[in-house]
Amino acid sequence: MDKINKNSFTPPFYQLAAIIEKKIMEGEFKPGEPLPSENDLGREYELSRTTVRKCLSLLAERGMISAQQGRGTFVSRPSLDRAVFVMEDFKTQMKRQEKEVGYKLINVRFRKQLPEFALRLGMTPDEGILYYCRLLTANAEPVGIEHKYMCYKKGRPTLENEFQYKAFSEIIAIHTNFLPVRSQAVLTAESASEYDANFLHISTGDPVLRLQQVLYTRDEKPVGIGVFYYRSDRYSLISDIHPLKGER
Amino acid sequence: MDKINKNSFTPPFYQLAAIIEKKIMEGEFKPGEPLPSENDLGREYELSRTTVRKCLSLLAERGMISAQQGRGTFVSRPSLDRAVFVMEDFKTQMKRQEKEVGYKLINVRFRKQLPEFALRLGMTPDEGILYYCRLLTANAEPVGIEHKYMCYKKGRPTLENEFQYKAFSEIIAIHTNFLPVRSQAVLTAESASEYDANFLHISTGDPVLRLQQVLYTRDEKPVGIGVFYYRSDRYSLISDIHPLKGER
DNA sequence: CAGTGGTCTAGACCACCGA
DNA sequence: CGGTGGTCTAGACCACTGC
Repeated sequence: MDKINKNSFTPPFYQLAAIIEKKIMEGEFKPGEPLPSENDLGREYELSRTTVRKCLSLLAERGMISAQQGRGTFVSRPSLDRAVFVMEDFKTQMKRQEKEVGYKLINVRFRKQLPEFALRLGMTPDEGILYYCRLLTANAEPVGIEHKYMCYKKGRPTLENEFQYKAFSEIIAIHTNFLPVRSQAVLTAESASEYDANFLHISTGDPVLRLQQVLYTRDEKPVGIGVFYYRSDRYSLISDIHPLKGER
Repeated sequence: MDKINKNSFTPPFYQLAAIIEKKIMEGEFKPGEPLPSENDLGREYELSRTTVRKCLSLLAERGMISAQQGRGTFVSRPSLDRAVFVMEDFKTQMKRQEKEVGYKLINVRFRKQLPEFALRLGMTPDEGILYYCRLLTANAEPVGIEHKYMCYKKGRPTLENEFQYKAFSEIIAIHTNFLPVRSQAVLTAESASEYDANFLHISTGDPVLRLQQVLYTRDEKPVGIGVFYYRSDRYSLISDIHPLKGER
């Protein structure tokens, strides 16, 4: 039997998680079957129930097990057919890949009207709309283009600099009286418009990833819409589902 | 000051999380600034440190705060510019939308060779490759098409039925000696090939979402590759980032 | 009813950080 | 050095499941 080394640098709850995971992967604990109870695990590995629970919650987070009050904790059916894609803001992503990020402000305009798709989303022009558009580059090559529409209201004078570097939700928070607290994003594939294709150095009609982001206030009023188009050859989303490693 | 109601059905750690979140959203705790220490919070709300920690870990999971050992717990910069897309298997997703799922097996073949992109991913034909292809429908309308390639090894007789209904990783586990434990997925936009477009009832060249999934064994050997193409008008990924609600 | 997971407490020791 | 978060313990009460 594997034992817990209390002098290791990796804490017991983590060691236990690795042990249980190993037993699941080796078939000692099978999908659909219950794990030993928390108390039993505590006795077996000489750990307090609290520690056992912390370990189990770690495994549950990763979707390997799931607990049912009053019944037990069960090994989940393996579901490698899941994928989790995390999109952070462009700068963070590119830095992780050690690429040089660049933004180029293409257009800033005050508008009276919203494009049709924005109206369908329930956004209203109120006192007007501020539109801007940026080109996103990595190592000086165009990767994506974004179009943003935000409610305009009692705006302080806007500085071009801000559009270059600040996050959308921040800009809205600063320049309007609205505070976005919820964000919904939809990811699809589309054909590039002539306008976008030009800036992205691709052909009109080429496939692009389209990310549409809508920011809502606390009372569910949409106050900002951003639409991103990414070159599919230079930008993709990656999901990695893998087991715990032995050490941290 | 908000108080913790210990007789409520929503547990204290959750109530506290909602209180702290509210204070963050109302600006009482500002981004970049530290929260009161865990001990202070415990004193203020008459909760044990353990409970306070459970609450903080909840907020940390949601990216609202982050702890730094020896320094404190800090309010994160708001990052609504993040998106998290979770893709489950097709059946689960469609059921959630209350759509009638259908699979149609289009092709099953034994192959000696792998397509070029699979070789680039480090997969080797070994004793041969089993290829199959399914059409995914929702309410009888074509939504996606998937192509799967798996290592073939000492296979038991394969049943067409299985290809219809079982998850890819399960099929591999059953029909080979390989057990997939890691999955990597890449999401991009592409133009539909003539073959795929035909089945999807779209035009060749139309944009589609392309999901490529590679399954690896414990020793990092790729043993299965699945490529999905989804009609972009009938399939999209959605991410929702929103604050805690008052009640559970 | 006995056994399970869900929550909470009070207290302890540690590693880390900054003055 | 004192204060912070990170971890662990031993014990408690609860709500839920199944017999």
